[in-house]
Amino acid sequence: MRIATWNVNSIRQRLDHLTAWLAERQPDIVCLQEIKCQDDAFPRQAFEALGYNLAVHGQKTFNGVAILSKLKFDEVTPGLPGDDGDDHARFIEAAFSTSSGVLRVASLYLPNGNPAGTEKYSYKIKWMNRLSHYASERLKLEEPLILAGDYNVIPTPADVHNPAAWVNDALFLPQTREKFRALESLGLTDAIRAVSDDDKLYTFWDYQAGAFQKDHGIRIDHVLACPRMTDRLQAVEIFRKARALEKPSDHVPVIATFED
DNA sequence: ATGGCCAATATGATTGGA
Repeated sequence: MRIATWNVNSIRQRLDHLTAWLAERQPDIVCLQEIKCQDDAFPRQAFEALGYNLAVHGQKTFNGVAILSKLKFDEVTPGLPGDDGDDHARFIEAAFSTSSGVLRVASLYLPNGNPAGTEKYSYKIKWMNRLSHYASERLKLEEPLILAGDYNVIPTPADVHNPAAWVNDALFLPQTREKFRALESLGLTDAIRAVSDDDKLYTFWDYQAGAFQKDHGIRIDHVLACPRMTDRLQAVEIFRKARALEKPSDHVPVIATFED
């Protein structure tokens, strides 16, 4: 079972890159973020032609998440619980029947939160608290659970090229990192850190200032796994090459492979 | 040379991203 995440920064701009990558890598489940279109504008046929089922939670202009799956969806639930007034499309959960029982996978796009000290940052922190509450409820079920997406969190100094330049950034503030550790404390494992202690495992490079060429990246796209899925984790790959394509997303895909 | 980009929108300036 291979589960991927990719912030594509517009599904319509990235359609060719995404379909070529899917055809080559054939992940079973793909969590997408920043699709930046409404549900009816999502290019469904391109993915159905590759054998994927779709669950889309879109929004005009900004945000938007989706899940592609070779497995049939048993249930699809858009929206993160905990705030009925939150109209950002940043979360979608799907449930699947597998040989090892019900598997739940969520695609999430956690708020950026910049600039710090504004309502944008308080929204981020509230969103992280809601995510923790959701995760704790799901973990109580003791069923396979994967939370994958763009967390907009740099977990440690090893996950950024120049930590000093990020100390006041919403992605790296102590409170942000503390909330991320709170998720881990619930029993979720940052999959790549279960298989590697390397630095420079970046998943995002800014479009500006030649950041990719200088490898000025950050690691903010994460696959979090429950204990049972962590036991089955075999490998995690970051597809750095995707950032070198023509008209790339500023994020690259990550695939976690789990024993069937 | 210490700044350099990108996507969506009734669109050519603004907003958001990170």
